[in-house]
Amino acid sequence: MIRVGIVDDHLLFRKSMSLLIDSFKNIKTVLVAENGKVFLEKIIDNPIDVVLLDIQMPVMNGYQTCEKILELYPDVKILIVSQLSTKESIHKVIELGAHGYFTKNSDPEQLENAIRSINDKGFYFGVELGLVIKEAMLWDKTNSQDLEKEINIFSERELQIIKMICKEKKSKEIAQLLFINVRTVDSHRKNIMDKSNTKNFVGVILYALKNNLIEIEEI
Amino acid sequence: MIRVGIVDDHLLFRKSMSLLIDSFKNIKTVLVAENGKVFLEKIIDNPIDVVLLDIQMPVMNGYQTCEKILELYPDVKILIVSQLSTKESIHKVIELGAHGYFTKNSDPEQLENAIRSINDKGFYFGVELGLVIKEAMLWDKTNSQDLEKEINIFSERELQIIKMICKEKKSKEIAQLLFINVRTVDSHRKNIMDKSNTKNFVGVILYALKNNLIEIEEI
DNA sequence: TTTAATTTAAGTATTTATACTTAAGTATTT
DNA sequence: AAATACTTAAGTATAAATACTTAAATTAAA
Repeated sequence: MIRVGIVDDHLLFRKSMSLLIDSFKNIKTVLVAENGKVFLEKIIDNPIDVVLLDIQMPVMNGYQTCEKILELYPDVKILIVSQLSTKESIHKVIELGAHGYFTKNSDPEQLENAIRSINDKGFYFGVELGLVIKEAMLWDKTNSQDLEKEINIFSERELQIIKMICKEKKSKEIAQLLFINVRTVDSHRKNIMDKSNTKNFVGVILYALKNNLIEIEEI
Repeated sequence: MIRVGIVDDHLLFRKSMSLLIDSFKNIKTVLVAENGKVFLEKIIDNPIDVVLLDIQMPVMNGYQTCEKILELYPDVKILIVSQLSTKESIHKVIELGAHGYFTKNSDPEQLENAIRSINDKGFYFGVELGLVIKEAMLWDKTNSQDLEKEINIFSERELQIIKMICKEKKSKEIAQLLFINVRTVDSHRKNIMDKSNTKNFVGVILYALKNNLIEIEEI
């Protein structure tokens, strides 16, 4: 019997997913949680074999949760279930050490394979991700050490400023609200664009959204 | 027996949802489709009572599909199932004439009620939407005529320019690419901001994303 | 305890975007 | 035929953002 956990912020998704999983032979949902924090509390009393982990979640997102799980429960296999299939997203997930990646667009028939494969062989990556995966693997071997820094690409201050810009605040207004000099805000803007390799803040916002560094719901 | 259709671009969601629905007494999933276009083809041979309709979909989105269904199959009840619960989104849905709104964060237990309510009484709106709904109703009565214009708020040209700005093109570059004057691009920018009531293009992008006028995947 | 990153700040210059206004030609709809 | 929206364009002006550079104080990590 493979014991499965589901971590996703959409109640409807959790519920319906658990039904789908329970329809597989010898696989059972024994733990559901709405975010990483709740999951880490529940897993203490509910040992599991495989966890299906969403990336976009409030409170504690998939990336953070993934790190914690690997640290605290190295035997638990992690299958990321996300709507994203961008290069960046997959890169990060592999670097973090997740055991599999399953997009929400994938064939549900494959979900059973994915869970079994990850439980037996220790990994699962859908064929549709082929090229991206290879790249990521290659990329991983050469510089897998400094990934923690890569993951939270923006500092707290920078995220704070990004969110204020999302609210259509101008540099001057941000400076006043944070009691800092406008030039300081300028520096932050510049650093943010350098880090994300974008030319303007429309680019920054899209970059941050694509990579789940900010969530549209919270803006 | 209530016959249900599911229209959602996520295969995983369709599959797991149909299991959830089939677990309800006298309710059965008899039609699934990945977008509005496919749905409209399939419904010809598969009469249904209630359709669960996602908003964010490629090819033909929920808004467009909703209009078509009401026009061609006025007996079919439409339950919008979306992750969004913004005022704008709900407004539109009600103006369009949908019979219910169910957020993906809602309690799945309520889904059964929602389907029964919409089938029996002709409408369902979760209590958690209370205030927004009232507003929308009020708003609806006074100006329910000119909603087609409200829905596709941006013209084709404007959308084209928005997407180019998303690709970090500057006004001058856009002008060159479209063989028009920079000042014309300026006019478009201004009109776009006026229409969306935003102060800058970061605001525009977020507005467009929140209201599904553009999709992050296509950028 | 060095190293490294963050946050802070400033100078100078240029480019870009926005504010406000007007208007004409085209196409579509009523 | 008249009204409406779309696309086009331009004037003048200001505000804001970006480019490029340097650097000090603070904090966190190795």
